Amino acid sequence: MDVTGHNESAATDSPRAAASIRDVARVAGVSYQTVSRVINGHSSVSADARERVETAIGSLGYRPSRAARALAHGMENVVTVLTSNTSLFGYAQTLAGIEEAARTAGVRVAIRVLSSDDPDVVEAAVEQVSDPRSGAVIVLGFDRAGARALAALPAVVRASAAVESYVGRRAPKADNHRWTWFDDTVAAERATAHLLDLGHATVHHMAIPSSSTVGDRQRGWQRALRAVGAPVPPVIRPESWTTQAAHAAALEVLGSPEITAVLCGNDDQALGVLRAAHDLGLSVPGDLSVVGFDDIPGAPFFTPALTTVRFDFAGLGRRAFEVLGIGHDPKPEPSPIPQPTLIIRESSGPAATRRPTSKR
Amino acid sequence: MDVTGHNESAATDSPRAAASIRDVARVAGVSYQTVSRVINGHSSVSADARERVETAIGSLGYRPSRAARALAHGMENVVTVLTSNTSLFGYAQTLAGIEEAARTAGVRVAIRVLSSDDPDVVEAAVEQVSDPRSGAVIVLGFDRAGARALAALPAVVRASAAVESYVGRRAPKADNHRWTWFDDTVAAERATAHLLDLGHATVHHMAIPSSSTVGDRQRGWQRALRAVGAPVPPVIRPESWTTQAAHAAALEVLGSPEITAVLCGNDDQALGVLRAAHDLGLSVPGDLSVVGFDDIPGAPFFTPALTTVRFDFAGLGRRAFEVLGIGHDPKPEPSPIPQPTLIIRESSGPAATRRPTSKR
DNA sequence: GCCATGGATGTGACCGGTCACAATGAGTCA
DNA sequence: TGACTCATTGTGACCGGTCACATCCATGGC
Repeated sequence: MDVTGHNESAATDSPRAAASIRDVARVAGVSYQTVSRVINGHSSVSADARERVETAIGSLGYRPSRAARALAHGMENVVTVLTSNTSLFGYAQTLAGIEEAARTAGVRVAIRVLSSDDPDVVEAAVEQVSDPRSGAVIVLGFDRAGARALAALPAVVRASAAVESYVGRRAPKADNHRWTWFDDTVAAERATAHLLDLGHATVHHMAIPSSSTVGDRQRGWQRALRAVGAPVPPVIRPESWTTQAAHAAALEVLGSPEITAVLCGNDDQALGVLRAAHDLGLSVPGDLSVVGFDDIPGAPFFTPALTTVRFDFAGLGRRAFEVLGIGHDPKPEPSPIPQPTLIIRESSGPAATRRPTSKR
Repeated sequence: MDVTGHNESAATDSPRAAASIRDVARVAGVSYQTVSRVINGHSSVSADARERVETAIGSLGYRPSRAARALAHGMENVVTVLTSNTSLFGYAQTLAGIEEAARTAGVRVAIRVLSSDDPDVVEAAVEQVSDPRSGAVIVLGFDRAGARALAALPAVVRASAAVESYVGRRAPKADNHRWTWFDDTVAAERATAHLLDLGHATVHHMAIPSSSTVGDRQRGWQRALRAVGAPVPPVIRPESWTTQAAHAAALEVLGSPEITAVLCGNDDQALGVLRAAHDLGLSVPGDLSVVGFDDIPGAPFFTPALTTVRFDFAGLGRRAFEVLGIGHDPKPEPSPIPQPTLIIRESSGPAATRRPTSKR
């Protein structure tokens, strides 16, 4: 690609093309098979031969060809992450965790975005990605598109050699996948209990749209309410998972003074709720307590700083990779699933009877 | 491929392994070369032969092997994105744009994270990635690590056939790369002018740490100030690009009442500044105007909603891919570089003399 | 009727690794 | 000393495509 006339490189001949295993063998005075053995750390190679091969590799700048290896081996040394989103904090962090683990293990990371949750689109993507020759697959199943991808996966992969991993909010039904997930139930339960402890008569819940009608977060929230005999109010359902939708939904419902605490599906929603409270002249946490999920980087700097549940998404991603058992020295026992932590900041406080007059 | 007992496919033998080009040829009654021609849309194939081949492909579920193609062709059909971060909005969106364009063009996207801006780390990553056989490379040069990667790239790539693209804040010096960047100078100039128009005597600037001591944003800011003869105050430099560092830096400097407007390096910093103003009892925009860069999704919902400059990162990413000229029908003329837009919201307003007493 | 032209098709070699198997030579044991 | 084991090394075929080149046949101009 470079047209400028540069170096003529080594004086030997024209090593224009990259050095191959046979070039190394010739220089080292051994057979190509011996070179292959050295590269792969095979045991039965004499110290003498090994050293000469390593020297030759260094002097030629030899690097094994992924393509050739993949062709011979029948599978690429790649893990493809199937996700519907790259920007949202949780997704991006999980991807970062996967990449880190994969990089350490010498495995390349590819990414394939699901452009919509249309079943046809999802199925096409899965079909494309689950060619056994194209390596392992990790599905980020945080949302509907991901859940559909997971559902489409088994049929395709059933008899193939492809290895796949599933990251999500809950354990999938099929047990032929290796999965990693957060204990959302406990997390939601704890966050709800925190609000109840502050004296709120009950806690409202704003849900993120999900494939399962009753998500794990919802379940934990209900469990906490029932544990203390608190009423279970209807779930607030914004039209989408955007901050804007949460803001709009909150503007509609926050009028009723009986809402004193809201457990939001994630921090982005919580931001919309905070803003809606501000728009309605409600003070947080004076009139309303708000709790989120995820602990996005901005959360500590919202006004008020957001109480939220922190998830170790990067740790989740690392584990999702580890369970695949591929790459350099795969761990027999992957790291444990990281547990969520409740981070209490300013947006949650003691319950106070709301003055209907405070609404302007 | 599939164990569930549907079709037994061809009665011939056991098509356990994936079908190859020669299998297709046998079924279609042509040579493997003809199959190759059909796959690649070569012209000189009779309609009859083409049809039989396509039928055979369908019935065998044939799919070409990336690995074999890469091996024969000498280069993989992959673009690797080299970046220091996956979570920050701008990075993630750019990645999304690249992925979208690449997906459309039938090119796989790989990602390689620079774990630090340590020159050794960066160089090792570049060295690894710029193997001409492993496809094209796109460097996200938004920060120091990216800039270093770019600097390391030419030396490695010089004699290789690798195609690379550079995405950044400014055009790199070397012109042997294909680059795409935002006009940060104009963007900063416009944002600064907006504040000056509101009557502010001058505008302070909080910079994001960058490789160039004088970034383009800084240049545009200065130009706008000089255009109206406003003084150029010293740049506020947080220790890092985090919201937390911006918050800390702002707490230190916002005490002086002569600061009435701050142009922040990005929205994350702006959030920290907003929060610092709140902590100091300053009203925004009453006492202080704050403007950011990027227009992250939360910006409209901050209190106050943030005035900021919107960048079309996804568009930038798409263009970065297009300039590589790879994949299906590469565009001869890539889309234009998207222009930034100033989005005026609540955090910027008319200048007012700050009452020193308002500081608590 | 002859040869140039060109579309359609096939054959062999090759890309750079890996696997299966054979061959060599030294050391061990009966 | 012969048979056997075992470490070390080498050879050939193969993975699934692509490229370069040869071949075949139909057409058309002279």
